[in-house]
Amino acid sequence: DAIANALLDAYAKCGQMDEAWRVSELTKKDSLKSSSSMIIGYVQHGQSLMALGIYNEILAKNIPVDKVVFLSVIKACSTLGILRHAKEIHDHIILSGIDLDTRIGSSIVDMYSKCGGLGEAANVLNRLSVKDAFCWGPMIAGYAKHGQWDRAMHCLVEMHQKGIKPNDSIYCSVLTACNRAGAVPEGLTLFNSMKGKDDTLPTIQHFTSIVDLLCRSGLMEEARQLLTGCQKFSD
RNA sequence: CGGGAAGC
Repeated sequence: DAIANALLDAYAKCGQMDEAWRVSELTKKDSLKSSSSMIIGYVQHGQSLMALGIYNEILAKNIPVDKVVFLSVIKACSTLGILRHAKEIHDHIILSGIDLDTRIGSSIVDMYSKCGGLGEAANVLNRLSVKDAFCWGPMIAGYAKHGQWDRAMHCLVEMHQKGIKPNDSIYCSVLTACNRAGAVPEGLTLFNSMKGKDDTLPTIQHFTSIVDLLCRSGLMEEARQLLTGCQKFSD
């Protein structure tokens, strides 16, 4: 039975959904495990509507949904980007009474963020009792995408206040936010604060971003100096 | 070994 589920999961991840279906006929017992595998499979291969279909089947059978199924459905909604669906799933999660740990919580923030519901995302984030960098990440990325770099920066400040260390990806998001806004001083300050505050070493991606920002603003010389200070990256 | 984020 464990083998059947592993096989189904493998087929789903390879996008062989017809084969996955065939295996699922054999594993009715672990329907939640096989369902979440199917949902993830559809999502990863651009068929999120099919994924929602599986979720609806579970609902129709009145089977209690567990965390992992919710997580996979959340992912489906994130890729669809339809706010109405996102709210619906969020309601289901609240009604189900499962506790919002950082994994489910960060996924809900991500879902709202990707559906353009930045206000909803912020609400969810605020109400999480435990937040890690994975919860702030999608919020910051959402602000970045919508040109609200000041809010993205504010999130960083809040993270520091709460003692949560931002990671590479988060700095990357905020830097690209500055990039879009042409916010040179803010971008530079941020870039320099990476080492000092969090002893996070800037990766090649951060260098690319800050150099891009400087060049777009016509500050070729500053960009050149940054690069010569870091010959390690030949790109 | 059914589960979470960014840029390019």
